[in-house]
Amino acid sequence: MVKKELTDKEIIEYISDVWQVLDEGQKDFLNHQFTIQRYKKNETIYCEEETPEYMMCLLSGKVKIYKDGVGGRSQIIRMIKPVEYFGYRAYFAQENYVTAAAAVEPSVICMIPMTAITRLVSENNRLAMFFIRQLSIDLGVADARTVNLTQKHIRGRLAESLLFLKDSYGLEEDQSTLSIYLSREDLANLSNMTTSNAIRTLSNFANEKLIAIDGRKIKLIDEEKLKKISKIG
Amino acid sequence: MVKKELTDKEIIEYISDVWQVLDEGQKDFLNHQFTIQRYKKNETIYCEEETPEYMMCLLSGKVKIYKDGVGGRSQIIRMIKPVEYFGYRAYFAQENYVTAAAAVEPSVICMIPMTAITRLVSENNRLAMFFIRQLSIDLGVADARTVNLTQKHIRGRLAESLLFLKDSYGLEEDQSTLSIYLSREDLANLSNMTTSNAIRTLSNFANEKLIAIDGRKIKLIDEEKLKKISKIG
DNA sequence: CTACTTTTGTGCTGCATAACACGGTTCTAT
DNA sequence: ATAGAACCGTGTTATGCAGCACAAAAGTAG
Repeated sequence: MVKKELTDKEIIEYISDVWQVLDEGQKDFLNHQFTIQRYKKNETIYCEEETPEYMMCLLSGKVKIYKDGVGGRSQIIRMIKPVEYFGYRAYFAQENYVTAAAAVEPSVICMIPMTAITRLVSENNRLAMFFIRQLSIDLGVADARTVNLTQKHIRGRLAESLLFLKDSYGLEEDQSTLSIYLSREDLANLSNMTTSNAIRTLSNFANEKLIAIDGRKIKLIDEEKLKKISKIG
Repeated sequence: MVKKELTDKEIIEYISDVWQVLDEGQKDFLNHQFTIQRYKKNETIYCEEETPEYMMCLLSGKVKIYKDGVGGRSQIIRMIKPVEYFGYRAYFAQENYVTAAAAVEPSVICMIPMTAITRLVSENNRLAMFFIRQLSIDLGVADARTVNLTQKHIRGRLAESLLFLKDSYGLEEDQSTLSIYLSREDLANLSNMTTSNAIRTLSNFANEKLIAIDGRKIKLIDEEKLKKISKIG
């Protein structure tokens, strides 16, 4: 996915773009702090129980945040797209990670030490507000997700996941194919179901002409109906 | 529960106690902003879709934050105990409430306009850090909860709820009775199950001498075993 | 090219849990 | 005091979904 190498200059621009809230001195400080990491497809970025040290900014690629539950079953908590920040929650909460992160596509990630972040937060209120806002949004999403995953039926959960993926990663040029190719297993882990049921329900949706599937490519055909299925559960 | 009326002075002390991070001018400012509301048992505090205006601080009583899902089923997202703050997430995220709140016991709540809060946050970094930390903790709890509620079996979920209630509200003088008396329905909504299954599982636990039940009074007898049940799912 | 692993797909079985029904009990209100 | 509502408890039935097992296909490595 990432064909060209990112130069330091480009990375700084990427980050600076989001960090508009910083003054020149703070930007300069930050530019001497970060490092760049590349991750292969399916490579783990951090694990549960690890002590958090860095805030991460996904520059390119796609990342899943997940949690291993009982009996080896894994639940995808959220998906990260460029340019989003992640990995900072646990540090702020003064805990170890309760989730794990892995690249679902080759990814380039900018790592910024949390010590640098907390220093900046303590001297820049707009940056503090950025985190307050981001955490508030994420918490709202998590609350909604809890109810969706527990109360909706299997069709509703899968429909919701498909719509979520569309909202997160968008569509390809044809305006209907999801711009992310997940394995059936990941799709299942995202939707709280077994792989077999993800496969089955997916082909049911295809038979009903709600979607079209070609390997991992998923085309959304009748989005309205998907929304309805997602809503009624 | 609240026998004596709280004087303004006492309330200020309550709040000031938590708001140690404020300087004198800020405390003074805050002391002219808040109002006090009393809620009867089962009274609604705010509803889903409402626009948030106040941050609330529970001074006494107990509050549940919940969300109505499909088919009238309700899911309790979290419980609030004195002295905890709630109701601010949606305002920070610039959304309407996605949850509702109700008193499960007669409660006294201090209401502080969010406009006052944001002003204080913008001029006091320690207060900003308070919110960052609090939101980070809540998000971690929400993530863990999602997996627990979706993957654990009914016994594991109920055991977990009982332990959660103990951690949140503590025990009575006998060191074993939960200091909160919930209806079977609330217990079910907390644990993501139907009321009948909450009743059934509860009496199973009683037969197995893990707990003792007397109406809404629940005595924890074998906490270790409850922990084990909660852990293995 | 060939062997091996991972992913996808399908059918069958069983179980956990929801749904419903109904009777008893305890609160609440007037 | 009495009626009505809310809550509690239990049995029965129904069903959605997990849990295999197994086969085909696709991707990967040597």
